[in-house]
Amino acid sequence: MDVKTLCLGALTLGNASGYEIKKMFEEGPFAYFHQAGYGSIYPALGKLCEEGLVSMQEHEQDGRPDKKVYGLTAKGKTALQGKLTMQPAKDKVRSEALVMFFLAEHMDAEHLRKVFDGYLACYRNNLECVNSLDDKGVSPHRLFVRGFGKAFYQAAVSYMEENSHLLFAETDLRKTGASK
Amino acid sequence: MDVKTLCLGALTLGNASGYEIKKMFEEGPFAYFHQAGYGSIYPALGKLCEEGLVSMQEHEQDGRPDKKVYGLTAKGKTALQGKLTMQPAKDKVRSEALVMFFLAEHMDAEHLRKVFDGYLACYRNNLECVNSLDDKGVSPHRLFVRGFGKAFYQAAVSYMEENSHLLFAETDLRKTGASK
DNA sequence: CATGATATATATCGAATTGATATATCTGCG
DNA sequence: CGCAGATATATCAATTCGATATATATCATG
Repeated sequence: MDVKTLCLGALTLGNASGYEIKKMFEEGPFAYFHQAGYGSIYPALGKLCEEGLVSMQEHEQDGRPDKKVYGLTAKGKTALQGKLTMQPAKDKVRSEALVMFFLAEHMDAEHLRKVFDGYLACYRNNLECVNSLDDKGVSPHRLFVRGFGKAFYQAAVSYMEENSHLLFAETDLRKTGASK
Repeated sequence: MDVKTLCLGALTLGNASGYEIKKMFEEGPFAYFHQAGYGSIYPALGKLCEEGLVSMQEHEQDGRPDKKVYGLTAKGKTALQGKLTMQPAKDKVRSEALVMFFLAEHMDAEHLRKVFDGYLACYRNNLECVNSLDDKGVSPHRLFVRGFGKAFYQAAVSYMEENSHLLFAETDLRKTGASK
């Protein structure tokens, strides 16, 4: 699924600028399960515009660059529906922290602890954010997706709280050994 | 974390060819939390070799291309330790299926069902795989990572089993309405 | 026994994406 | 007043992705 398709999907939520679309992937509804940066969003919007799948309207602003607000055209909506008939690719998780934990024996104990604390804090924060959202008026299939994210965050936090000893086992042994 | 670092990490598990490293990301221990393809692994190994961070030994094979087995050098191990002192980037999840569920209102009901069934089957399979692994002799921090994956897969399967009605609510209503 | 699918193994390449940076201004805070 | 952070678009080199090419072995199936 390329960024063009993702942009079409984002625009089903209402007209938006490239900046606003970026925010949907950064903190908004898409943040839990996909991401895209300026370097791919702006060119994608440009191409979609050329192809007539989205319309563009410039809003003058004082000082700041003109805000270019994009909207889905009928042709764009059809194109999106076409894209959604494909088979989705397998989920991809990319976690540098887990790579580090896997290679923990090659890490400094202090840094390992710091990375773990940051990782747990991050997931706790994610969980808090999604828990603070108001579900009223949100359509069921979007609640399904939101709930999936919630379930994942909750599982991650619980697991980390209950199993951190596995990560620090060797270090603790070493420390105990050294201190006696 | 670039593929070069990932390759160094993979080689801490023992000498391996590019093909074998790819498998570690496809089905092996790294599969739960990172991925890399041939197009990045082979050039990465080449560069690492040039830099003296890995050694390479060609093993002749009948018929098949010579197998190039790479191994971590002392310099490479130090380089890896250096890389592991960084701050890990935030986890990135990329799920085309969840994008599709989020946009379910633009999908054909039958296809939505098919995508859901495939998605659930995939996570059930992942869970079965990780559950069938033998934990004996595996170091605690690797068990921590494995357990994290297990917890995630379990949470995903349970959530989907218990909440699929959210995804099909509208469709069912439509169907009921149409059939009466 | 032939046929086709899958596994072993390296390698390349165009297209897409990443991540950082540049530019310019406004807003809010102490 | 200054400074950090938000608003907003845009670009670019470096990296990565995904598909493909090559060549052979192995295994199941009719």
